[in-house]
Amino acid sequence: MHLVNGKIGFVPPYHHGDLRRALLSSAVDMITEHGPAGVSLRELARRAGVSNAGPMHHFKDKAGLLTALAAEGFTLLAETLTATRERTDSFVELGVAYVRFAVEKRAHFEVMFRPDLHHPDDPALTEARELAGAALAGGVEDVGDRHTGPDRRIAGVAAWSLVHGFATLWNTRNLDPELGDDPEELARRVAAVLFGQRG
Amino acid sequence: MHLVNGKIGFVPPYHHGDLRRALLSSAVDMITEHGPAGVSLRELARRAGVSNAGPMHHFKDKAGLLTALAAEGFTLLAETLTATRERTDSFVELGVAYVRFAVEKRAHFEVMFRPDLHHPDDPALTEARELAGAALAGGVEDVGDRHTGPDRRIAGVAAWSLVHGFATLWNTRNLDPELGDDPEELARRVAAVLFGQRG
DNA sequence: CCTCCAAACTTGTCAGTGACAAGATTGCGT
DNA sequence: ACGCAATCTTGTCACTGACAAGTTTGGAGG
Repeated sequence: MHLVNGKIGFVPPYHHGDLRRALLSSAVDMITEHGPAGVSLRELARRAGVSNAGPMHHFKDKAGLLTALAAEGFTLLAETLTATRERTDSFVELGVAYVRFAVEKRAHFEVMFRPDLHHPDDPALTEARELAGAALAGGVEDVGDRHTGPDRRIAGVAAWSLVHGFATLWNTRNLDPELGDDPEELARRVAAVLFGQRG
Repeated sequence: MHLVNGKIGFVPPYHHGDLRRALLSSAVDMITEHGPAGVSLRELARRAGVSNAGPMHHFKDKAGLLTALAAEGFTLLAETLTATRERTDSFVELGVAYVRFAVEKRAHFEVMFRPDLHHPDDPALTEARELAGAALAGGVEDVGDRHTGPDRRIAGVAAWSLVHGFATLWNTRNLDPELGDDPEELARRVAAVLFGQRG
């Protein structure tokens, strides 16, 4: 039996060490388990071994938490996309990379495109989003050269819509199970429909 | 001053008349205002002028409510799509109809593709979903005739992904505002990228 | 016309939640 | 050694979804 601060028993240190990271990481777990709505600040605090309102100092809101997660997600996506572009200049592969990200980092992905869950004008989020947008748009330009002027932008929207729609439908299990269980391989074939033999 | 049932004052009728419809309709309003998470059974009851647990008799759950709404949505979508196919055999127009539905019936659309909000094996929902799926797949076949065998299915997935992704990105305001404010016209141009001059 | 039953609603209650205010504790710079 | 700012705690509020048990109603069958 210990005497600590005049009280009996174990008294945890007042400071957690790296609460912020711990919270973000636990939030990812909770989202993959129960979706973004299933994130509870209290449960989060519980998992981190911290009191109810502990998290609120790092993210003043629940929306603050999810905003931070979305920003992290856009940063990761940007890294993935630029890495892919350095490896190959095939748009299909860029699309596959987008889908792979959506599937592997599903928790992040689910939060990234839901502005209703964000603090919309958070600077970190905006910056990260623009970074990712640039990485994607740049890759599409490489392949859009059969289109001119405004058509190039439209082609970009089409490409984005295609991979985003596919990723969404896959993640929400809305695609026919007969199509197989390998999202990457399927994504490759689907993306090829848009860009054909051009790559 | 009235004497009703031995009590003084106004006593509302015990039976609402058409609570179920009123609830579904109010739910649509609440979703368009605050998203699916912003639906509260109590607020719903309040708007219908009914007690807290009133709704629970019609939809035993919150999930039950949203399931019914999703089923209604799939039915509406199926009607829209088949009506479009009778009007024209252009796939682009079918895609535009899909997008128009997603934008006009946004509340329904947001709920339809989120199985985490449903009672997954509800028969009414399953049936309605299959109906809509058939209407969409049938339309894609009309245009997929340059592909053979399994490729036709892949083309269908690509088409669905494209319009679904576009609708999602549009609704979540993730598309560049410079692209204009007319989703239908934009959707037409985007869909044309996939199916070119073929229609 | 009566009776009774199932459907439609109410009342009361419970645990869990997000948000906030005010206080306690810590470490760091000076 | 001091004090300040960042970090975490405690206590509280209004709100929510879910359920159990009771009340009312319309209508079907006698």
